[in-house]
Amino acid sequence: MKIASFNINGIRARIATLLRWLSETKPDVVILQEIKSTDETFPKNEIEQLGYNIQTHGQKSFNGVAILSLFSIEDLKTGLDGDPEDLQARWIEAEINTLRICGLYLPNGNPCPGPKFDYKIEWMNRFYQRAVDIINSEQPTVILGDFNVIPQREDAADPELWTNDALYCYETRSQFRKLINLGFTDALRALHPTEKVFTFWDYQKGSWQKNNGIRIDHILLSPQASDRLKSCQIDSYMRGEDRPSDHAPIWIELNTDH
DNA sequence: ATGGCCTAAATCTTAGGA
Repeated sequence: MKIASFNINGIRARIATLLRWLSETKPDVVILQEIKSTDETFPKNEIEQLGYNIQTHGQKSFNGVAILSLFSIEDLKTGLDGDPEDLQARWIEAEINTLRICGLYLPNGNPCPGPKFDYKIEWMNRFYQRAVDIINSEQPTVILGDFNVIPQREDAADPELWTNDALYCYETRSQFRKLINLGFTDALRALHPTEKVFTFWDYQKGSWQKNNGIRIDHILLSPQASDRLKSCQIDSYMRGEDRPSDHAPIWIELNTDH
């Protein structure tokens, strides 16, 4: 079973790219982030023609997440508990082929410090509460998406550039480490412990050409899902296509449960 | 030279991204 995450940076600007990638790589499940679309304006038809079921959690202009799945999508939930005032569309989860699959678009948090950074940390606290429940459930669970977290020095081409940034500062990395310490496995690092690999390259300053990237899109596995991990790859070539997203897709393959 | 972009929405610029 192949499960992917792709920050698409505007679904309507990227639909042709997405359809080509889906046809070529045939993931079973995809979590999209930054669809920048409401549920009404999401281009469902073209994607459905490739056999995908679709659930979206969108808003106008910004943010927004979606699930595409060749399997049926059951028990859909959107949004994190803990703050009824928070209307930003950043969390979607469902039951798919006996797995729980959680997709997220974690707040950027810049500038740091400031109210946006406070929102990021509060969001991560609410995410942590959900993660505790997931661990306690003992259900095989995959949590994937754009975390806006550079976990370690080796996850940036030039870590010095990020020292005081909301993606890399101590408090952000501590919050991410807390999730790992609950028992989640970082799929990429489990299989590629020291490779310099990235999922994001800024549109500016020739970052792609210089390979000045960062690894901020992650796939976390609960213990029961981690036991089934077969492969994890980043489709970096997608960043070199015409009119690319600034993120590349990351995906895993899980062995079928027996 | 120490810059260089992109999307969506509402205009002919701005907010937001990372």
